[in-house]
Amino acid sequence: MKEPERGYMMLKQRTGDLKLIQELNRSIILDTIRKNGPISRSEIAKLINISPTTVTSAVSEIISEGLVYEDGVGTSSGGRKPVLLRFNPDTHSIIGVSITNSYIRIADMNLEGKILKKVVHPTNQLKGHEIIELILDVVDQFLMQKADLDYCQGISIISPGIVDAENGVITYNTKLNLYGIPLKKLIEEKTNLPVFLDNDANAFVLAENYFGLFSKYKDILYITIGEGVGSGMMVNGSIYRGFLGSSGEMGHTTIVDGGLKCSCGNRGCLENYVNWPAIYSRIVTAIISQNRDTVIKEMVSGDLTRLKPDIFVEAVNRQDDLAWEIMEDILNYLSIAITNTIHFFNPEVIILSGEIVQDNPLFLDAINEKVVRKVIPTLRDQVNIQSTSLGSEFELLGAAAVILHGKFKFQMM
Amino acid sequence: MKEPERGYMMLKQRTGDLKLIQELNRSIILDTIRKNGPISRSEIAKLINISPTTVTSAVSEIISEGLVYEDGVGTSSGGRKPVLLRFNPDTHSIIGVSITNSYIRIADMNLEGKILKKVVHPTNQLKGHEIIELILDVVDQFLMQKADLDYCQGISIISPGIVDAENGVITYNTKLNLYGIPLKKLIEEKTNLPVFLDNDANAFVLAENYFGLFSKYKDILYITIGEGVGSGMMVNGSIYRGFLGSSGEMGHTTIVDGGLKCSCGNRGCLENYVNWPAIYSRIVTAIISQNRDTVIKEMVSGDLTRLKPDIFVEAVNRQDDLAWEIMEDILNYLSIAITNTIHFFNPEVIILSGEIVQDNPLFLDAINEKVVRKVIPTLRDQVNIQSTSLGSEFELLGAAAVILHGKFKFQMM
DNA sequence: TTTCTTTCTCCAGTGGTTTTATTAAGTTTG
DNA sequence: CAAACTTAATAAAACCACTGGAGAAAGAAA
Repeated sequence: MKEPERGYMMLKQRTGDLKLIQELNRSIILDTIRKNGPISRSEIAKLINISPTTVTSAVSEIISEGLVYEDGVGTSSGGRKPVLLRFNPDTHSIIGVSITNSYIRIADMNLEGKILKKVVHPTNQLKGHEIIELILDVVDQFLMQKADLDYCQGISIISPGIVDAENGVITYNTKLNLYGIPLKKLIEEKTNLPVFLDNDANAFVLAENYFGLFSKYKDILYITIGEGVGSGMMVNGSIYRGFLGSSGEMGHTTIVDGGLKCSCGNRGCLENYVNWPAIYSRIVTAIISQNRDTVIKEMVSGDLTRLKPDIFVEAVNRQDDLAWEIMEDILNYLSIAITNTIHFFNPEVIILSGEIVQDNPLFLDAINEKVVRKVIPTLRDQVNIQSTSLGSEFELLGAAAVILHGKFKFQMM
Repeated sequence: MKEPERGYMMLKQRTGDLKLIQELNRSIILDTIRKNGPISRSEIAKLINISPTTVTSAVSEIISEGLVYEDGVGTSSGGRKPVLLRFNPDTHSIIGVSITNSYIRIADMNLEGKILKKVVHPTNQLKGHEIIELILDVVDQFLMQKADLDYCQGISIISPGIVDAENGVITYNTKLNLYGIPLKKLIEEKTNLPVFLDNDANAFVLAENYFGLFSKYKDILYITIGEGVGSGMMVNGSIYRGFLGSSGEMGHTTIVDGGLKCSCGNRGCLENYVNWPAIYSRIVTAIISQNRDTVIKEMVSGDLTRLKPDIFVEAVNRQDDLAWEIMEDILNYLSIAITNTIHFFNPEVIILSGEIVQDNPLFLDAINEKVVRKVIPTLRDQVNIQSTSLGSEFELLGAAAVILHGKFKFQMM
């Protein structure tokens, strides 16, 4: 084999053949059934503008794979009744693993993200190689108890920090002290199942788009506020990962020039002003050093170790002065960061998640209002900040969505 | 025709048929010839991994359209000599129009962006409807003098501000006082040629990718610093426009909380700290009010109306104290904004343009260094800020790239 | 000259989609 | 209630872009 003599400027691109057409059409048809089922063959044909014959042949293949089944007949306005097709989420299963700073969650799910079995394991503050060991153990044990792995589509792991999804490596995670861990490889070797690894916020966007209320949007920004502030973005229907998987570090946006020192080495990062540790320490300082009067004192019965985000949210709802003061500050910082991203990126919708946002409609209203006031006038009507739509199991749904999106959404590349 | 009874959740998606395959392959083959020509049929087949037969048939069609021609034979290492194919940029022409605050540029270009005829018209500070009239006149006159419009692919107009490319409307442009102007429609009615309208920064990214040195990148951020600060982004090989075409307003990123008042109604926008008017007024203040000593005084021979960006750049290069002081500040503000976008978006490359960047390698080195120091540690090696690669006619090349990218780069949607 | 290479093209075959019936299974109407 | 009309699903045939093999074209090497 000879090397080409000239250096060619080509990005590898898939060329077109019959296989490509079929793959594309099959994927569109399956997705149509999943989203709109029960639906008849002829309805699909009309909906996506494809010939009935193609639908018939694609559907019969999908049915033989078990992903779809016929489920009775529908009504007719003067003709043969349509045979209704329905997506069957139970022929295959997915194992989702969510790694956070406090817990490792693992679950067996069907293709609709319904949890069949779940185990939550505390991280016990383990870090570095110890937590990797723990993850391997937890996965191993979980698989031991699962009888049938033949229909398992794979293991999907999501983790905060910078993740190289293509190569399955956790590149950078200060809080868990993980740098360059080839987790995909480690688990694939142990389990012989295909393993997918992705950033948590990226997975959450996919889940909101795949399972949640945001399936009609193609450009979405997802912001999660917890121990850190992470972001994930969907652009044109696909996750945007950035160079080597390192977009979405929104928590390290400089919000205050020369402000608080951050673990990243910089100063004034958003994260340090709005994450839970920041809120916690402000409350503690106010109570202990400044002897401030607040309902929080009673709510934790004097025991500040019982102070958790939901207590703060509750205090806000009870119109507590201290809580409101802190929330106002959070809103100010956050609204600057969000306004900046709107000016720069302007997605169709921004989804906020995190314990201090959850069940806190006051927060959502206030942030919308503040951002509308900050944004340049023409964009005012476009500000659309909403709360997550996935409920409490959003982490595992995120993991599931990574596999499902990859399998069921056709992508050119 | 009956309306469907249920609301369907479907994004319109193109389904696969033979036409799609052919379109895709033809586009890949044409692009291969354009980028790598002169090149033989068999080389193309090997390069993009497609059958020689397909190449032959696609090429003969492209040749009959005039877009490609056979140009002699190449060398062989023991066999029939290959027939070389070359892209023919002169069978069709493009009319590019660039609108800025000071000038309207219009040019007739070939398919490689070579300018065949150019007219530059000052805007004479016209605004609102008057400048629209002027644009219509300028285009009209230019077309009158162009003999043959049959082979003209269309008119591509680029403009700063928020532009709705899909509908061809200038949505928002404070400096020219334009709001909701359906420019595409206005010009199509007058000329009967297809008209394309896009944001300038978006067009520049396309041009850097299509004509310039950045064709190997698929995720690019382009920042232009002039009278304002605009940005354009390419994501996964396509322009990202944001909701209703309003991404890229990077100039209105809040950089100083509670800082200078901005025309957008906000405070502390980046634009007000780094654009030319800001630099200009700082120099003037320093010279007149503070009586500062600087080489700029001599360079403009005491006449401050002659102070232009190139003089400032020259002063920086001559190590003038005042100029350096100002540049340091600009670098600081800009590096914050760039660092933020890297954390959020992290493209493979950031391209800077604008008069104070052009021919100013000191600036480029300094901004790279400052951003490297600000960015979170793992991203340090990935910082890649470069200068525009298109020379002085980048505006018209941008306009050309809009049409060429649309015509020659296959897109699914 | 003969043999080997390499390029390009013709031709039959493959396998998707579409178009055009055809069949199945109804509803509606006089 | 039978004839006429509708609608759904499939079958058969036509279509057409790609592929692979055969072969022609054109030249290099021995």
